[in-house]
Amino acid sequence: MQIGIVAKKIGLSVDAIRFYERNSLLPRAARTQGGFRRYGESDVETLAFIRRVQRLGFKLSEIRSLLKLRGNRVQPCAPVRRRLQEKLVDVRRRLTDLQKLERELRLALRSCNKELRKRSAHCPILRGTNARKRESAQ
Amino acid sequence: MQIGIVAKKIGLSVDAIRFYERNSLLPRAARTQGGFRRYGESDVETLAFIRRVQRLGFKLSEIRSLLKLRGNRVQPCAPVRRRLQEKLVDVRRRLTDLQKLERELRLALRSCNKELRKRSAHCPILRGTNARKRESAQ
DNA sequence: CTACACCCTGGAGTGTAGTCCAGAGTCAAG
DNA sequence: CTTGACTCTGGACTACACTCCAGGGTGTAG
Repeated sequence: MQIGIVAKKIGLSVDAIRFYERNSLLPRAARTQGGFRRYGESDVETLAFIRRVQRLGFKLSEIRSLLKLRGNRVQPCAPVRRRLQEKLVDVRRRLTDLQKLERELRLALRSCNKELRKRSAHCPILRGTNARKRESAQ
Repeated sequence: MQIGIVAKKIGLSVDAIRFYERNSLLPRAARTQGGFRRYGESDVETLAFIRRVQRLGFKLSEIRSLLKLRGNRVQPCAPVRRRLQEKLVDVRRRLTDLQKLERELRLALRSCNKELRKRSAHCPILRGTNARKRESAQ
């Protein structure tokens, strides 16, 4: 298979596949006499693996390390499990951060709405050092 | 006040403040004869505003546009409210995305744990096109 | 043989929000 | 006047995962 076929099959761009080769996520593909890359099924599987773990939130640098595990004869779960757990911790931290942000936005919006009902020309977000501080100061 | 004092007061780096000036978030500060920036209270307030809305998840480019509103004589809430609402929608979308990711990670971890209990040398994440497909195929 | 689609390499560019640096100048205290 | 802390400018650099490009070569159908 040549690169365009593989790209279509997997849903990546040709450039992305070449990028993965340059960055050691894929082994250097065999070439035709003219220098065209030739791919086999195992390359397609590797690319599918990359996509799969990328959807789990792993960065390419992390995927590189997962690919090393994948290359071993024995493939124990334990190291993968550790990485998954670290990633889960990370994702949960980001979730709580986002939840805090969501709350802050809701509060800000509420103070804006309050001001709108008053038909005021002062936006509590634009003025004041802090929306809540400002409310209690009035 | 010179830049270092303001930086300490607000909790930004000197470089960040200069960066804001270069990128039109702050008006160009007045200079001493020797070329040192001089700041007043209104600059401190502007910087505090920047920090505040940045904590609400606004990018600098968005903050630039908020700063324009802030510069007007009348400061109606409506346009701010619109931006807050858009931001809230965006944050909620990111929240559901992250929640999906969290779920995927939990599932992956579960399939890993299953394999660990079997003391298997095959990690379902490393092999197979999809963890669940693989489970049902066995 | 020609046309056309495809491929090659190496390098630059994208967005974000700054940080870090060299080399030079300034300010205030003592 | 010296010292030491501070500041100035302009530009390069960071992470991330690619994308886009020029300028050229290859593969194959007709």
